[in-house]
Amino acid sequence: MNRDYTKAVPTAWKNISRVFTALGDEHRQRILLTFEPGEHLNVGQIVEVSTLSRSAVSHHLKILREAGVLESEKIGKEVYFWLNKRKIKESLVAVMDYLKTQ
Amino acid sequence: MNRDYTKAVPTAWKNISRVFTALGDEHRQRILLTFEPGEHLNVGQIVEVSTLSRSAVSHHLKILREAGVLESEKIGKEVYFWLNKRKIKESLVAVMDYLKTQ
DNA sequence: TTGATATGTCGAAATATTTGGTTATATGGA
DNA sequence: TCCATATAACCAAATATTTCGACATATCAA
Repeated sequence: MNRDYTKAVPTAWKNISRVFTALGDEHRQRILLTFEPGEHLNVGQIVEVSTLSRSAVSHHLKILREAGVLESEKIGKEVYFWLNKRKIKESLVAVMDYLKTQ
Repeated sequence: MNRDYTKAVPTAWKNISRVFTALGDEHRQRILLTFEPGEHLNVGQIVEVSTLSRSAVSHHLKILREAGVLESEKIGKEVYFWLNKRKIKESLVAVMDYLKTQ
């Protein structure tokens, strides 16, 4: 039994924690699945296909961005979002690596 | 822009949703990291290294078991838990596969 | 059968998250 | 500059999750 993690969890796991929280919500999954390969979408487009209000979508986009799952850039009046594949992959690989030691 | 997932998310994603929710909580991460390779731990042992009450630990173990991340078996008075590596891997691979299409 | 032990379940309080209306800020066009 | 638009930030209500003590159940041993 490993007692190292009684009080805290390694930094690496804290970072990926947010990614998993982000991926664990169905509304946020829908948002992610809206992106077609390589596509950049602005907030209005995402709101358009969502059943949620603009501010709720904005909240979920913030969580996804802070988790690093999405990246964003403001172009003119609009803010465009796109998938950060590398970041998602990193988190998945971290857990894969843990499983390999098990 | 993919509009297929406006209202719902594919069944496959619903299943992995619970896995990611399970992995997204720090207390549950601690529990998972307590397991040494191939180890089976009973509830009392997990409570012993936890900062939470027995019923809070029990709650998290239930979430982990329902997500399929842990499996359990009652032996005598004790219930032993262990990692379901296959299940975790399946969920990770599902997202990896999605990323490959992106 | 009685008692001790291990775990699960229930219920209520504490806490956190989600939601959507309102307000603030930034941008670009008239 | 003034106005319309896009988005973010703020706030309070609604909802969900977490927590823990108390109680219930199961198992085993005396």
